[in-house]
Amino acid sequence: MNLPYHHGNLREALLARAIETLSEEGVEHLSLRGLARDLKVSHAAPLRHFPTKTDLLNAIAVEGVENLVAATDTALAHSPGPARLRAMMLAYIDWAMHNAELHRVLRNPDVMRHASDTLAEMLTAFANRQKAEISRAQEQGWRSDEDPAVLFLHLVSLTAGTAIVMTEDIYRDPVTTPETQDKIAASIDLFLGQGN
Amino acid sequence: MNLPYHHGNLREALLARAIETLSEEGVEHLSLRGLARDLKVSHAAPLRHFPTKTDLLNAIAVEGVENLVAATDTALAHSPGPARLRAMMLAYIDWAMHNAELHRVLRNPDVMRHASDTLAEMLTAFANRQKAEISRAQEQGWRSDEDPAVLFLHLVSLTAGTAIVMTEDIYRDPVTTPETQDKIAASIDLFLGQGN
DNA sequence: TATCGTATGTTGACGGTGCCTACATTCGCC
DNA sequence: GGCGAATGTAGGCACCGTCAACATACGATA
Repeated sequence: MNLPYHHGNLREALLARAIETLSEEGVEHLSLRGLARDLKVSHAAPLRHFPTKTDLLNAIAVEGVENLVAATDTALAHSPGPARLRAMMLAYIDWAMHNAELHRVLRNPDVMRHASDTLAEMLTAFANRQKAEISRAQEQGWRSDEDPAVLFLHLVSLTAGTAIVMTEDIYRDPVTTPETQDKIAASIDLFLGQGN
Repeated sequence: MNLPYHHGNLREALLARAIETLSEEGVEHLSLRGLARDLKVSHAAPLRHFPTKTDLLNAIAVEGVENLVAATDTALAHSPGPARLRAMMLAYIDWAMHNAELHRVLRNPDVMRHASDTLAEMLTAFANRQKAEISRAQEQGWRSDEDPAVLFLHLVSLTAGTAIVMTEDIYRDPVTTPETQDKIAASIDLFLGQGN
């Protein structure tokens, strides 16, 4: 049983294996040659699909955002009016905590420096969605006298910040208690539960 | 004019040049051999002072935290009672925006994975300081019925989150307006200006 | 069905990296 | 003044990303 000259769907296999490796060893130990080795393919084969390591990370980022958007979708689909903002924020945090390495790739400076148009568009679409939910909530009386731009900055900072605090070691509280999820929800409610 | 065999204070020179390079080109383009080249020293000389690249990043992180603590000190020194929390949070954000690459090094997973005791102690000391300020504010009536742990999580998430949102490209708002500083302060006040 | 351009994969090379070992020089202390 | 420890050098190893030259397979077109 010798391998065929052509892999068949090397691009997808690379992406899948890359995401796998990512969550096992982190982005620092991700290498094109290592992936090639894993997939029993020559060391330069990946370059046919991702001319540059940054291109691979970019494609991973696209999958990550798709994933995040999907999580947001289902969270919003099951949430009635007043709870939508909370559901959206908790969905982000939950996704980021379960996909910490993907979230890290999104924040990788090199990725955004050479971001594809697709990725950039997905990100602004996601931001617009958050803004839409904010204005919807404001129309229903929540913090209706507040500057929407300030609310947007606050919401993004708080969600991303909470996700990062929960996944990056520097912020890890030495006295971590078991009821972390409750604390997260309570923290979010400090923002959501008032000002209407 | 031939160079002396011994550099004299290579360790300090390495740290200084590393931090310089860091803010110019980012952590991805920082290399021990590159530093050695810059300082006209053999490629393996840096290893005498930092046996591993991670050790160098660790030392940089220590300098970064010292820097951050100093910024917090002066901010708190000039702030009367009620404004202390605000001053502390804005000092963090301001420092992080002016030292984005240092802030990134702090968040580097490898750095914390092999953090020196010194670094770990500095970080918990800093966290304890934030907690002390929170309880001081609570004693003076601010959100006095709230769980201190929740307030701490919220404060850290919001400050770190805002700093990251302002410095990482993924979060960069396509419709950025000039009055960013005002928005930051207003966002912080959404947390601080209520609940007492 | 034969052909030919293109997509995909292979091989080998180049310069870069972190890190190791063996050796050289200088410093500081007895 | 001498000697051990601290510091620097030289060379090499294995890995990395990337490039160029070459090989094979696929798919459309004649």
